[in-house]
Amino acid sequence: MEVETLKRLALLGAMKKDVTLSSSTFASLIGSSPQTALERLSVLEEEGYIERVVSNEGQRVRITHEGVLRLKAEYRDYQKIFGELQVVRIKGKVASGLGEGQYYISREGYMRQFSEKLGFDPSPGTLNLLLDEPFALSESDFKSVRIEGFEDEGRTFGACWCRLAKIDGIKGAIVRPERTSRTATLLELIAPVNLRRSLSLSDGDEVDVILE
Amino acid sequence: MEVETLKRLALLGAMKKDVTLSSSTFASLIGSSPQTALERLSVLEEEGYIERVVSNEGQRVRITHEGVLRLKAEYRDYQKIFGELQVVRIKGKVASGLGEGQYYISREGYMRQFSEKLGFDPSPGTLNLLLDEPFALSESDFKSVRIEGFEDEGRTFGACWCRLAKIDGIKGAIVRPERTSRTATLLELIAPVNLRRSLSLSDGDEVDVILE
DNA sequence: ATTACTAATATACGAGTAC
DNA sequence: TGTACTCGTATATTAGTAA
Repeated sequence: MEVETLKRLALLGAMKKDVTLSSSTFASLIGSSPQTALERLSVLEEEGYIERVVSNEGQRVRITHEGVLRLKAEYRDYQKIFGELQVVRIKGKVASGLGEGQYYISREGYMRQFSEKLGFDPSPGTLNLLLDEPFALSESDFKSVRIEGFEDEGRTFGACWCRLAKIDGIKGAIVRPERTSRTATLLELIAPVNLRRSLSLSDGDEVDVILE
Repeated sequence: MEVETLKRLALLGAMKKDVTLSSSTFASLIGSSPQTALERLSVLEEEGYIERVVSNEGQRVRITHEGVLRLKAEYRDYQKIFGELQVVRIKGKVASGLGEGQYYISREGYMRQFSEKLGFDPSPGTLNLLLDEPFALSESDFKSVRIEGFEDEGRTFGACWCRLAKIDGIKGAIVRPERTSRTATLLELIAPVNLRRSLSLSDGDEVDVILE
């Protein structure tokens, strides 16, 4: 609630200059009684979000630096929600892979590109996550990075798409072969460390993956 | 308060997909007891901001279109506060000028600057607006543009300040002589078209001026 | 483990009053 | 007018319990 009234003050311009208020005018603005309007301001002052000079003719209010920070934090939340700072959160359960991951990931042709395009050298092997609902790693997404396919020892290694992500807080990436159904519910993760060991994971454990 | 919990849900991604929640996990997220967490969700559902499927294993929550609108409104408030969407709206009534406007505006010394600094060639003459309350065109405002004074045919033409504005939807600008009282209630407007004619205005008609 | 409900309690609100 | 109290009431929160 305190953020709400702080926001109202900011909309009145109290972030840039002193604003003169009376209990009743502010009350009608926030839709409350003069008493609560006054109380709200008093609380904001106690929390250090505003400074006021009260007199018998009303009060002059100004938002403090701390108050501005509080509002900015709130603003950032909404930026996250709408676009600019988009965050996507995926939940999944640890699944044991086929052991293939390690073989593929470790190929020199992939490794060099991971290092270049993702900014880290992956620990060998992948962590497999089984998702509740399919996640589409859109290729048009400018945050996704393409890892080129190549040939090695007569075998063909396909291209794949990567996307930096945080796995339970650890910086890593999603890896997905280019030729996969868009609605795959299996997510393969790589990271500079061995995720299964670092996070002490067993099959079936829940893991949070965050893309921003 | 309801906006706060709606925001938390949005941060969990509930705007784009169903999110699985249990009372206790959500409770720890919003820092409350499981009961209140449940209650909050129930309130949000009653208000139509979310849809839920509740079961004995938890609930799947998704933010409705109305909920998204509610969050957007909140987001817009913060955009206003932090500048991106700063909008000032001025209301005034059309007043007949002294006919001087045309003479001044048309001077070559002004016209060239208008064209350069405002990006359009004003139709000769100004539309005068009588404001209910004085509007201060702050000179420190980086969105205001100074038009330099000059001499012509032995007369002195003073500097003035301009600010791009939309007059009832038409792109134009406020013009104000530098040497005016800050609390003037008369607003002079210019535009690439004849405002009075384009908007079919008569003296006393209300006009909206929007600065962003 | 959940959700759902009830009852006790903490908090917020607003009328009244004094200055 | 305004602010600053007190105090009764409404609302919100939480513990306890059952399903």
